[in-house]
Amino acid sequence: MKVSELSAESGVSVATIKFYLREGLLHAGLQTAANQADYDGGHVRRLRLIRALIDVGELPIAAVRATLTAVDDESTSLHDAFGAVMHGLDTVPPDDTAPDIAAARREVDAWLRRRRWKIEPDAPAPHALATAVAILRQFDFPVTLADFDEAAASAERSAEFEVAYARGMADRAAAVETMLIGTVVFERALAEIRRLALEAVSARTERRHGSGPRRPV
Amino acid sequence: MKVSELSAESGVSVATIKFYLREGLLHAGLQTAANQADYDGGHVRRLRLIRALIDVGELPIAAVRATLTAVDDESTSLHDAFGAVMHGLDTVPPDDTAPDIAAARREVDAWLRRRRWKIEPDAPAPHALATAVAILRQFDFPVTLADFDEAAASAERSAEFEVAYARGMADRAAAVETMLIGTVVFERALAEIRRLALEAVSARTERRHGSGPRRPV
DNA sequence: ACAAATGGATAGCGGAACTATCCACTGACC
DNA sequence: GGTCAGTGGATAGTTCCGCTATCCATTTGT
Repeated sequence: MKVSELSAESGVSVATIKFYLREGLLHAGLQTAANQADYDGGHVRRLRLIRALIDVGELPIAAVRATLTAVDDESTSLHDAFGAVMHGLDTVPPDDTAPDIAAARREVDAWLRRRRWKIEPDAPAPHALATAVAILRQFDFPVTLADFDEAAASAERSAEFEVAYARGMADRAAAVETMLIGTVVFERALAEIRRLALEAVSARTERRHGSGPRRPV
Repeated sequence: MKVSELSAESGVSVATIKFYLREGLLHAGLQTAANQADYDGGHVRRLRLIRALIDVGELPIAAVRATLTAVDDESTSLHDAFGAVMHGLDTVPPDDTAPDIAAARREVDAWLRRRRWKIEPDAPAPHALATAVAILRQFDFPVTLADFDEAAASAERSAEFEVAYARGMADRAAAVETMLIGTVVFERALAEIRRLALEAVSARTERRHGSGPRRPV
């Protein structure tokens, strides 16, 4: 398979494929001559993975590279490869540690201990969660970490399913890839479902409260 | 309050405040002289809202403007104002309607009808969900819309709570603002919890499967 | 024999979100 | 009342990102 065919197969332009090759996201094809190389199904699949991470996961190129490097390194554990996507998904803020975020962060850490969730200390997710809580409070939402207990239990159940599914794969590469896609794409799907639910409920109650342009409730 | 004070209060630089004023995200202060204006708590609050939409919701400036315009327009219903954020959250893809996405889209629409969720026909969420499903299938996940039933039911319950909470606010402006923050920030918080759950479960099973760098399962 | 395509290198582009500079002016302190 | 940092307003510049476009020497298929 040559570039033009790879491009047709994957829907990614030749120029962009070249760019990904340069950036080290896609491994070079098998060289058959000074200016000829041969690509295979692995390249198609890899391109699909790259596009999924970029389009659905909205990872920046650098994070995609870091993730794929971990994926390709056989000595990286499934768990660590997976950690790489996590870091890519959450853009780590520079240092904005406002006092109320710090307070929320301590609550988050206590909550994680209570749940017996062992999280890498410099993972971005706890900080992001603390930030979200702090912002909700700024806007007068009376929110506690306990309010997330149900969501956490449900997330844990589905995480167990997903991880078991990935670990059941034939080989490590497939397991890591499955984990990546599962993380990124399921997250997106669930977010969309939440949005749909909000829109549906909002529409329903709008009708109940009277149709047409509304005045204050 | 003058710019420098507003800047200190909100943590947004003067240059950026000027930029937001120019872009129409922030309404001008009360003019007291040719080159003097007075800002108040409303401006601080608005800046916080803008930053939340940009930082947490990752909305582009244009979407923030569209949203805030709907918020400020008294004749826009709560539901419609809320629809504006939805459109901003999902970056609408140009036209990439691959055949497998179209098929998934039909399933999504049927699923929505089954749930009796009335969704605006050109809302981006159903398309995004269909895309996610199509991608999962490309990677051999045997996924059905029915697999999302539980998540949907749970999303609906929390949406009902959120909408009721917002509709209970004293005035329309507060209700819309609450809805916005709730949508964007809760979504983020739930996503982070999902990531934490995955990391915790992954770490736990990693240990069970043996520590240190892993070979194929 | 020769047009089309390839790999490799380098330069350019367009959008987004700020940031910096300049200016004429003013309000607040000395 | 002088002065000077700060202000609003306008305009231009910067940085980053994710591609695109162009060039070129080689090679391939016909």
